[in-house]
Amino acid sequence: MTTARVADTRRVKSYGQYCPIARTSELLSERWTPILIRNLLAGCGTFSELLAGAPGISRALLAQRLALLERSGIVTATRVGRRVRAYELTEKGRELKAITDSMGNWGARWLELDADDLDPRYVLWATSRLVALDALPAAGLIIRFELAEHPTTPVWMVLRQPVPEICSTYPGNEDLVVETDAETLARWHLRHITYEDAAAAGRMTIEGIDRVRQRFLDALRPSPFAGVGAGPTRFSATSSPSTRRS
Amino acid sequence: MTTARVADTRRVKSYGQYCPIARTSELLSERWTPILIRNLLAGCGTFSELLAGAPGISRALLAQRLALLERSGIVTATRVGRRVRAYELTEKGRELKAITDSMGNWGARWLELDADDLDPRYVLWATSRLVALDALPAAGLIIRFELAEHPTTPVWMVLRQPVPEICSTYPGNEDLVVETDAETLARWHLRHITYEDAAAAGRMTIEGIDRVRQRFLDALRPSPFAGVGAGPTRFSATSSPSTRRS
DNA sequence: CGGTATCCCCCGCGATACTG
DNA sequence: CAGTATCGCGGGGGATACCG
Repeated sequence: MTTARVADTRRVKSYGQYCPIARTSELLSERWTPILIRNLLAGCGTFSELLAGAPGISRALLAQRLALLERSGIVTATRVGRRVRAYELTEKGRELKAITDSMGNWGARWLELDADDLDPRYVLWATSRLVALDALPAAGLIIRFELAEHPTTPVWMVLRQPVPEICSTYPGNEDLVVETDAETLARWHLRHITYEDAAAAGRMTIEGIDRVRQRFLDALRPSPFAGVGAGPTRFSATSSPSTRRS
Repeated sequence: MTTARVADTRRVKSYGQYCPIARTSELLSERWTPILIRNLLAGCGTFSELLAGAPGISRALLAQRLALLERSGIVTATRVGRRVRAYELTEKGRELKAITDSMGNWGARWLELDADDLDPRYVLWATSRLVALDALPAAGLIIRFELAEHPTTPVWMVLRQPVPEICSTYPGNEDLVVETDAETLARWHLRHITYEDAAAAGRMTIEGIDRVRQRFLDALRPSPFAGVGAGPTRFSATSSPSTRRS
């Protein structure tokens, strides 16, 4: 009774195999779960952060997955005062890092980068997450991104403690303007290319005060799996975003 | 044209994320794929072997998965003469072992053994796969298994080169008769319990010539993930199979 | 902000039958 | 044996609206 728990005690269809690989894969095979684990390991702690780091997931499904992870003892949800929650991995959850690490290394070594994998929303989010905020000016940094994928709709990245954010409305004075495309950003993170090569190829420009730009470039760390595979230095697309002028 | 490839160029719904963890998880999230990878790593080489090692998968789906793995460069299918195929992992496929290993270790360390995970078909198959065939008498061994789950239908295990097999029809002279249940076998493989403890608890009996039984016990290796977690030595079920007499 | 509640579509996959 | 072909359903999950 008492607002009967309708659904949600559902478990993914079991393989019926006691093998630890089989049982673990049941957990990690659920859609979005590996993404959420990765983001929790990367320090995401609130519902909103997890939502932003998994573009395309619905609120309903995110809540459902978090409930499952909590029931599984992988995550703890702490109610701070009233309503505000923070999610944190348990030891059981943190030890999943060995799995995501091996998956990342294998993927970086063996998988090609497909056009389907370049959702600009995620690329921008990942970019913001790769910035060492404490290596920036104390006031933070506001950067306008203009991606070739969306020529008409710029996006702003607000790099400020405690958590960077992406927004589509002008948030205030811009320190830098970056013009590029999703593939270039991704390959930059993965260290398939350097900023200099991308700039020389006309695939990325960063406008702003030289010192500020340098500060940003210095603060942007590579992806944890950068340099694992010998990624191609050639681009797959043919058009250059630099042919477009804003 | 030419018997148009109807379906099958389907790719699992992408996350749209260039992150290597995300891309790898797309591959390994497909149902049965981790199971097949595990069995290929364990030396399964033919369609039939893979079918037997994944009880519940349909022929159609197995063929589809193998085609996908072949297209992905994880497996090579060699046509020997006409029609007979053998599957083998490529280097790309073999390197997936780091992932399945970490999954197995985590699962053994952190997951409870659920009743849903004790499909007798898989437990028996796994048992046969854990036997070092070259540690047996040259003629091999035939063992009848009587599991508490199926009191009326015995199953025979034919332990013989090149590949052990499970069959439900009398295959010839039995060397041993094992009476137990699926959970006991699973926990035995995982080294949650010893044979002696299981026997003392009345959960497992092996009838036959002493020397032959000892030969079998010596040839049965533990699961690769045995002893990782401190699994419980207590059983979950309450009834003992030894109360039943054949 | 941090979730629920509902609806409904789609397709993954299990079942079954057929083939060379 | 080693697959193909076809059908039908179940439910996972995306979309949308609502709530405290």
